[in-house]
Amino acid sequence: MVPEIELTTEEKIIEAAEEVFTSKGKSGARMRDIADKAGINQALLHYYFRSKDRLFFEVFKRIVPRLFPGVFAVLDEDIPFFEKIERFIRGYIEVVEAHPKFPIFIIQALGNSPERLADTILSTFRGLGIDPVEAIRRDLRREIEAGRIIDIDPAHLMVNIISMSAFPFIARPLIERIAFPGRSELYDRFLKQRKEHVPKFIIDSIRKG
Amino acid sequence: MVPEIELTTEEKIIEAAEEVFTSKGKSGARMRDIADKAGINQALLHYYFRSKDRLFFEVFKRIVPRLFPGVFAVLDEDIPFFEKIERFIRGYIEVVEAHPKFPIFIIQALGNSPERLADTILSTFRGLGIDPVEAIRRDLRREIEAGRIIDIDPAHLMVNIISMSAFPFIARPLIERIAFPGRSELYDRFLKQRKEHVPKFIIDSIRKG
DNA sequence: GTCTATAAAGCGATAGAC
DNA sequence: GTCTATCGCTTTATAGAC
Repeated sequence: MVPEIELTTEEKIIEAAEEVFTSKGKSGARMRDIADKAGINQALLHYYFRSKDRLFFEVFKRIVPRLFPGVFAVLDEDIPFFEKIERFIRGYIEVVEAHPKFPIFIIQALGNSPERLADTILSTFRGLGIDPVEAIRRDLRREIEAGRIIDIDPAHLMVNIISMSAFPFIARPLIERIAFPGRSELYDRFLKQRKEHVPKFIIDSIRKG
Repeated sequence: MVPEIELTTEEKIIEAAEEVFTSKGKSGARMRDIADKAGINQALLHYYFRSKDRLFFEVFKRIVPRLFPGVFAVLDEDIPFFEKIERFIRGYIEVVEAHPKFPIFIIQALGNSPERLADTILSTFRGLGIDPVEAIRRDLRREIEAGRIIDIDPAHLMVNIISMSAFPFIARPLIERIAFPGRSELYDRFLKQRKEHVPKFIIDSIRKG
């Protein structure tokens, strides 16, 4: 299944580091675990990345572009508004589905740490010329003026969309045990349903008439 | 402002521990920091709570009842459905507003650790005879049959509500910097607005006609 | 580049005096 | 109950051989 491409040592390290950092968090991660998972010794970690801090930052920089900018591109496409909403949400849920540990990793990283990490994210958005709230604001104004949707603050709408898409993955360990105790497969199905449910729920709320 | 009640040493410790654990996480927290914050020495921590693990568990047990059961009680009250939705959401947002670090603390704690913590939460709900999804299911069936709201899965509705209420607090370090960079007071206002916005958004979506 | 060995610091936990 | 002092282990990081 996994392609038999020979990874360089550096790649092996950073992939192992991503696994350990995203599942244990920065302070919970152990350099020793990363070395073991990469199949090398601990000294080599420092040879390539100098310190835990730097290695963490490299992992962070690799994760940001996989979680964010791709999906937001659809917001700039020239397609009907409801279809845009639908495709954005579906795309966003699929990204989080593929990388369920990324959102909480990012949030946790930003929670503790200096402005450096936040700047990395901001540059990523800027570098691609994407401003999510602004992108949706233009569409919204047009749709509202055309009388097709009700008046709504773009920031709230955007946060509603992201919340309903990401939170069920973030809070899985909590929600699953309350709503489907011991039935992990039911929660998987529930998450898949949200690709249909969330767009419908959003559009039902903002559509006029 | 803070009442001048003399706290026992045990209380001072557990309050300090709550602060440190909720802001740094379990593995990021240092017993030394907790002792310093409590104004005592490190040995006394172990005298009262024996180990970091036990101290963490005590903090966890103290947090659960402040985050969960109170708000859910309104679901069992006998009031009009839309009013119930409104009061539940407002109550929930106010709880998270008062304790913005609790949700991510709980999620992170449940993510790593054994079933013991999850059981604590489940017992809390059971102990109060509260089943959130079931509570809302009854109302929902009645309202759907009466033709007042559209057909909707109670689990999805409940998750939508919790998501939109809690996520903006959890993801604050991320959203604030993207949407209101350097304008913390704007984000505070944004969060307050959600007490009005979220109930309206929900009801607009599920109301029939 | 990769290894073994080890230094240096940090950490949770305990001993023992008061 | 509270303190100082310290143990013993873990963890990050470096030295030096190959």
